[in-house]
Amino acid sequence: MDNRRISRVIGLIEASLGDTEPPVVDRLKERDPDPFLILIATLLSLRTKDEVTEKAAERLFSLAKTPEGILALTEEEISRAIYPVGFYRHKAATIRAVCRHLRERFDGRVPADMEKLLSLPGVGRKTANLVLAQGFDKPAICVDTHVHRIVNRLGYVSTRRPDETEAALRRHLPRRFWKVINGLLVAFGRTVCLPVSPHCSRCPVVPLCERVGVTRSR
DNA sequence: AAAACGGGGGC
DNA sequence: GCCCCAGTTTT
Repeated sequence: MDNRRISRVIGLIEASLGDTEPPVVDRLKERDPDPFLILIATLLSLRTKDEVTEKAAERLFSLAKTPEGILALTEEEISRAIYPVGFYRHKAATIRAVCRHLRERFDGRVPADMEKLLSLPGVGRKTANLVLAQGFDKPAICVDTHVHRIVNRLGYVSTRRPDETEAALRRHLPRRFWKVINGLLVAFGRTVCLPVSPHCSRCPVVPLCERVGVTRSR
């Protein structure tokens, strides 16, 4: 991977997106940049489609917008509010557990610190980095399945481990792109660089891609 | 019936 | 690294 080349790629993708819908968390952030809401919305979005996540987040946030508020709800009430995201027991329990930890260890506030975020139940690197980038405006690199797939497919890394993709990006991606690369590549990955049968014929990055015409994930 | 949906944890 | 998790919509 080469710094100038990756910059060009991101620039081309950014320019080509036009009015493509950004991912949920990026949209919710426009409405309310509260890191806590971004954290909860990210937990909801786990393996769930964006439109569903957005409605679920709105319904849940109409009931409560703070750890204390959410802890006042039962798992049953949370499950009902977030229908139909799926994984109810798991998600409702995780959300309450996160709120409990926030109250007990972090004074009810979301920490702006990777290690502390990772200490929360149900929070891994993807979630932590998204909260740092979108919730705290920090230059964090959030690698989800889209970012991972696309960076691998471009031929810039060759690994099955998202943390290695993240490390490579930290070395080669100019800092100004760090907190936006996730939103850009998710939008790009949903519309053009699909997991299977990507639309290479209308892809702006073809000249810089080493795997034009692939039909599977990488 | 199977795949897809912006992972995480436990071992 | 591998396996498990567990719900709904879409194909």
